[in-house]
Amino acid sequence: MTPRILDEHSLKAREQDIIDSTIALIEKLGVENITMDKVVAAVPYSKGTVYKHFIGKEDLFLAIGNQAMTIMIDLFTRAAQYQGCARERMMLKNISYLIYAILHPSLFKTVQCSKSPNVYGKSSEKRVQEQGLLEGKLLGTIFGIIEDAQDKQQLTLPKHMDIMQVSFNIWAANYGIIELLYSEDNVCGNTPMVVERELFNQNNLIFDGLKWQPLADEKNYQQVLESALKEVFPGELALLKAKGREFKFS
Amino acid sequence: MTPRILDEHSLKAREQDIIDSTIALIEKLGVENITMDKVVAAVPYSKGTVYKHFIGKEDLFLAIGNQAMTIMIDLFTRAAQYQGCARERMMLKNISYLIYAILHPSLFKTVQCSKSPNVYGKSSEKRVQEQGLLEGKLLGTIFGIIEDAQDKQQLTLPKHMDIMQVSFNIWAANYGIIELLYSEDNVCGNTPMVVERELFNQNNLIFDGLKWQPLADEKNYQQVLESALKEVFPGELALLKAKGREFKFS
DNA sequence: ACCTGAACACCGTTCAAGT
DNA sequence: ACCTGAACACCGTTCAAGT
Repeated sequence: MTPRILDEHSLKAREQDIIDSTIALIEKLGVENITMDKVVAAVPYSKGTVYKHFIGKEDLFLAIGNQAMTIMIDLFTRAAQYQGCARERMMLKNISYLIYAILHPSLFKTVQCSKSPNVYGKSSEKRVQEQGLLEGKLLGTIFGIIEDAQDKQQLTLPKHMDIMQVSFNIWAANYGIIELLYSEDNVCGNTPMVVERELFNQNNLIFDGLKWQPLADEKNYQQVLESALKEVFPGELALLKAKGREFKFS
Repeated sequence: MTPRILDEHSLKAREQDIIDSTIALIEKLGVENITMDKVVAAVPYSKGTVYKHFIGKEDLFLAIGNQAMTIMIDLFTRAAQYQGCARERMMLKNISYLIYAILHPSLFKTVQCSKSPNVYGKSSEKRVQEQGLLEGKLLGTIFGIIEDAQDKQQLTLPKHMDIMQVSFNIWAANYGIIELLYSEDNVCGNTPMVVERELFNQNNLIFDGLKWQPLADEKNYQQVLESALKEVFPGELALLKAKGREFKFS
């Protein structure tokens, strides 16, 4: 019996199979209840084989995180390509991050968990590198929009802030909103918080602070965004509706 | 032998003792390496006694999180009482959150970990309630500053945003910056990110977006804040210096 | 060369026995 | 009434044995 040497393709397919099965498992049980035993049981491979692909549980989780990033990159790219002014597209891109979070709650939660200390340390070099690459792609979509705004004279970067800093600040603000409002009970004090509305407010505040033209009171961004959403993310919007969610920004 | 009935005071003292010992342990080993066995070994009580105070590991972590919040409330309150314009004090308050994060890295990381799904579900009702109370106090300091700005006609809330929403948006933006820049390698693309500088930029962007007077180009906030820090947080600044950190906002 | 799953070490939690 | 720590169930990881 000559043992077959596995080609790269079938190895990759098996790895993806494990990743997909784990995501399905997370969907059913929640990230906090995933054990390697359960993963192995849900998959037609043995423990040893699973551990051949992932050096540990954290490594598997990081692989799922990378999967999530490719979904985000797709959404961001589509938002960035929309035919509208730069400020509009940046907003659309930021809303698409929320769409991702709502449409893929398991992925979102897994990424949240992967952010806890020392997952990177416990993951394989290969996977960490892959993550860096994806992060670069994500940043690229943001850069593109800002550069376009600069070209069209709609945005001048503040003194002492370069494009990287502006990108980072916009990203961090949106990240904060979604991170805080996503899991919690959506109520702060007495006012119920609606995440898409706060996202909309937050972005307008920052863009106005940057004097990014046209300003919030010069254009009906609410209306413009609702139609942009319909054009760029029709399928996603339908899925949201099926989940009983519709985006209203006021 | 009549068994002594423990009074509330010594019960509380023992609980605090366990909390403090666990924090010290986290400082030494990192949150990710804490086990209940190690906690019990570090403390003059048995496993059963520790479990009498905390219904589980998550409950103990949440107790540590609440401890962290009391530290934050102290810093926020001091910042809010500073003699300066409201925008200045809000900024000072937000910087004090960063001071907390840098001065108490173990607490900060423990809180980050406690944010992962289902810790609240696994914690005692008592501890969750306590957390809500502390959160209210925190919010109070923010509200106070904004109300003062309104009284002094320096800030008018945007249409369709109430004080709660404005507070939340400011908080979320600062949260995002610190969460993203704290643990990571402080480099995004090519530009090295300096957390206090980005915090300063972010706040100016949002406050300018709110048209919060005086605007960023009407006042040297950088200078004003550096002296405010020296006045309100002299001890903390010294500790930061001992850690090799000095705050520069440009 | 590749796969398997029993075995191991470790960790959170409980509870019968003790004072 | 209160405390103790042995015992239990479970989980991540390894590796000797098998094909």
